[in-house]
Amino acid sequence: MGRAPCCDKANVKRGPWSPEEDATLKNYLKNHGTGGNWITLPQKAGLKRCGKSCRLRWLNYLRPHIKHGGFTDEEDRVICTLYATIGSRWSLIAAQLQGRTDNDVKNHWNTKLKKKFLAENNNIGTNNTSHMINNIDSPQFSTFTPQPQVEAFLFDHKNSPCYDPYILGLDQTPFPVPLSMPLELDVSGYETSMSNNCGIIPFSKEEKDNNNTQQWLGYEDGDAAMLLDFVYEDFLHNNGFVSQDKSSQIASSSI
DNA sequence: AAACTAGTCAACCGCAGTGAT
DNA sequence: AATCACTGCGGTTGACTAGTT
Repeated sequence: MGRAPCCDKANVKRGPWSPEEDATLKNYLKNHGTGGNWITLPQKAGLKRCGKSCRLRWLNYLRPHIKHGGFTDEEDRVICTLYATIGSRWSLIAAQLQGRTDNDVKNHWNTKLKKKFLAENNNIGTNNTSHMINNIDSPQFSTFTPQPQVEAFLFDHKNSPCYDPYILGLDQTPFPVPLSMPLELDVSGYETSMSNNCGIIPFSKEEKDNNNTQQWLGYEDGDAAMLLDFVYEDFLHNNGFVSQDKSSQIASSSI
């Protein structure tokens, strides 16, 4: 027996999204979140679209902080380096680029970078762009370890509305964290927790161990990591590191 | 101006993975 | 263990646009 289709293809609209559909989806997600189920979302939101289509539209275009086009040389370099290392793992590559989606990175690669990359790999070391794939140990790939001033910044801003999960494009329906759930996050050595759907409360492993984590609300690892990224970016911004490239930022922030 | 070609990118498709039952 | 429902991902398609002949 085959899998049931995710939607009735005869009764769903396909093709480009209209501004009205975008507004409907955006508005629904703003007020209700995904409810943890994309399949039933279009019906609830009053959209004649497949749930997968809604999800894709939101993730790739409607979500806040999404950048389109205008890839920088640094972003190109990161893409080429990672492609040389892990291949076409677009979601992983996109995760290294703030505001980029896997689809965007994939399109950029297929239309612009592929030829360049292949040409270079036939000619490594003989031209001036082979640096694109030889920088895997550069600081930007190092794990960022929070320092005391970052820690202070996080606590100072723990209730800031600028970290509202909706604005950051995170799912608005955090789930209760079961006691058994390991909350380890590699990104910074901190775990994150959301309070009242607004703001970020970082807490140390010791704190976590001393608390009943059932009372905390959690996010998927990827979302929490993204949240930390935003907080970290803001920390750098507030401390005057924004004009430098990311590797320099990290070096400069070794406080 | 029309026809053709190449490039771009939004959207779709289908499979793999995962969690629930 | 098997099945189902759903999500996430990478590959691919096709509509659209810009450039060329």
